Parts: sequence; C-alpha cells; structure tokens
Amino acid sequence: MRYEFKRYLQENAEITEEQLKQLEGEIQKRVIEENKILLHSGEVCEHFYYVEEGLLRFYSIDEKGKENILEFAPEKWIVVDRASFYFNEPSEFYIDALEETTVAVLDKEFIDIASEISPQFRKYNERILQNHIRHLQNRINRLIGKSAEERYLHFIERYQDIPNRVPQRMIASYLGITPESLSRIRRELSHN
Amino acid sequence: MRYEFKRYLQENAEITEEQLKQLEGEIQKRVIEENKILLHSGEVCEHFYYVEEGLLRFYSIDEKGKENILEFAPEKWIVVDRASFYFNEPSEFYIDALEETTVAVLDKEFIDIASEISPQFRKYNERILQNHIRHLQNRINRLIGKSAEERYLHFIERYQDIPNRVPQRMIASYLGITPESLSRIRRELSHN
DNA sequence: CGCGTGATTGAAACCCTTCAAGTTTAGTGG
DNA sequence: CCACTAAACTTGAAGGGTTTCAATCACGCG
Repeated sequence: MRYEFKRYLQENAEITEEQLKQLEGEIQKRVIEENKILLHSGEVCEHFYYVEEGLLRFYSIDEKGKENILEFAPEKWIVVDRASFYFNEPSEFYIDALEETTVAVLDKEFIDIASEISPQFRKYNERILQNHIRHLQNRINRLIGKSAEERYLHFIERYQDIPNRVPQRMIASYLGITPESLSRIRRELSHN
Repeated sequence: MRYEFKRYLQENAEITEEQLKQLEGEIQKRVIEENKILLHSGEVCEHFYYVEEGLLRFYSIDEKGKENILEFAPEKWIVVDRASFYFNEPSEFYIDALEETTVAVLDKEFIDIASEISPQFRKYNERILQNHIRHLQNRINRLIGKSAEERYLHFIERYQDIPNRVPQRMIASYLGITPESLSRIRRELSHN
C-alpha cells in the first residue's frame, strides 16, 4: 500500500513504531465502494477519513438539489467536516466515494490518544489545521477575485490528476459554474 | 473599554487574574488611525490583532489593482493571516483600519506563553481555529452555490452593523461583485 | 461654495446559465 | 466482439445576470 496511514504518520507526524503499537487499535481500515456515502447532511461527522487509495469528495446539496463540491480528497488527504466534528453539530455536508477507496478511519479517541502520547502528533495536527485554513483562504480569494477561466486553469495546474479521475461536471461544481460553461471554457482554451 | 482584550480573555479563555499578570507584558495595545495599513502583502504576518474598538479589514489586491475583501473584523474579532503567521511565509494579503481602531497586538511569544500557563487558553485557541475553518467553509459554500443577491441578503443578516460602517463598494468586494451590481441588486430588493 | 468620494443609473458588451438537442464515451449484456 | 443503453459531454440559441465605461447625482468636509 503506497500511502498507508501508518507510514504517513511516521513520516509526517514523527510517530514511532512504539507509539504506533499503542494506536493500532484506534485505526480502523475500511474499503469504501464507489458512490457509497460516508457522511450524510444532518449527521454529526464523527470521523476523520485518511485516503490511502481512491478518491473522496466533500460537498453540499442545496434546495434545488444542486451539488456544490468543496473539496476532492485523493490519496494522502484527510477529509472531515471539522465544524461538525469539533463542535458536535449536525453537518451540512456530505462525504462520498468517487472511486472504490480504502481509508483509515479515525475518531476523537484516536486524536486524543495520539496527542497525548506524542507531542509531535499534536504539532502535526495543528499544522494540518493551519494548512487547511491557508487552503480555504486562498480558495475564497480566487472565488471572489478570479474569473471562471482563471479558476479552471489554476485547478488543472494544482490538481493534475483529478481532472482525469472525476467527471467534468464535478470540476464545474467545484469551480462554481455549470458543466456547460466549463465545456465552453475548455473549447475556448483549446482554440489556440 | 467595552471589549477590552483582558476581559475577553477572562470570559472566553478562562484566563485568571493571576495569569493575566504574567501575560500583561506580552499584550501591546495600539491605536490605529483610519486607513493605516497594519500588514502589507509581501511581509510576514507577525501579529494577531484583537479589535477592542473599531474595524479592520483583511484583503488582497490583484494584478489589476482590484481589492478583494476576505474579512471584516469589528469589535471582538481577531485578524491575522494565519498562513503567513504560522508558516512564516510572506503574506499575500493586507490588513488595514477602516475606522480609527484600538487593538491588542499579540505575537508568537504571547501565544506560546499563554498556551503554556493555561490549558484553557490552549483550548480556546483551538476553538477559534476550528471556528475559523467553519466560517471559511461556509463562505466557500455560499460563493459556489448562491447568487450574488442571496449572498448579499445573508451578509446583511449576519453582519447587521457592518453595512452602516463601511462603504457599499467594500461589501460588493466582499461578495465578489462590482459596486454597480450591488447597487442594482439593492434597488431590485427595495422595489417590493 | 467647490471639491472629492461614493452611490446610482444607463447602455453596451460580455460572461454565464438555462433548456433543448445532439454527439461522444463508457459500460453492460447478449 | 458487437449492439445497446445510459451517462457525460458538447453545442446552439435565448435570456439573465454582471461587468464595464461613462455620466450623473448625493453628500460631507475643508
């Protein structure tokens, strides 16, 4: 397994073999079939999902039934509705699998124990939190300041593999435009 | 002072009088004149600014010179470019004062000491971080899923006092539209 | 009073959406 | 392997919504 969670923890949170043994029982591995929903709007998000292989998606559905994709989560990403997880509130979002996906499932217990036995993990956890904020902040900046075409170009530059793995309409959804608009933007871009 | 930082800390981070004394030297109070810039793009953001009175603004400026406002920070808010602060990178944003503003200025030292002497502060600090994520996430959801009119209605509902304190063109900037568009949206809304 | 800034309005252009119709693609079962 | 089907993508036309640019109006301040 290329992106196994344990190895990821060792490399990124400086967790030792020793500590891994203590945590082993708290890490649940699951294989999620394509299209399976892991979090429904209205539920409290009780888990972090670390993607070892596959692709998850974090999105909302509005009154008109339109899906709005906030995030794609390929290998090495962690998805969670932090607001719901942390504040114990019903989530307004969904998480599902766009491919058959193997995940490491982590709950509050895991976070608490890992934080307790490893100051490095605590730091790592804060780092991904800060990183998440940076990411969201930049995304907002592009949404209010850039055109759809610029946002698309940024997207394919930043997430090279995702365009090959998800339907184009989902990229449109991520960018905040319709599939038709994205199709036309792509046509324009290819015409030079 | 209605929203003095020390009182805020006592109420929200359960900091005691005792601990306040230890922290006093780390809290710098400043009065920022209107239009003064606290953080320039390209600088590393070294401080948290807690607004005791007045109004700050967090924004970027793009190649065309257009300002894109990510956040308004009235009383009781904390502004900081967390990405720059945490990762020690040059910021891509600006912070300035839209009114004469009194702030408590906090640096890394303050955060470190407060975290060390008070577990409550540590928790508080994580809480505002998580809250920040919730806020950004919801904002993105509205930007990709709602019309300009809906976003405007949400804005005036959520931030009742801000529309009276900032020029309308800045609200337009926050919403990601032009001042002219916002003017027309308001006209439409008033015509019923 | 006059100036400057911000808000409004109009007209044209542009971008994006909507709806409806094709076309292409991928997957399924024979 | 082909034929069929459903889903995804593309395209066109019409219509909104937004922007742009320019002009005008409203207001506060020196």
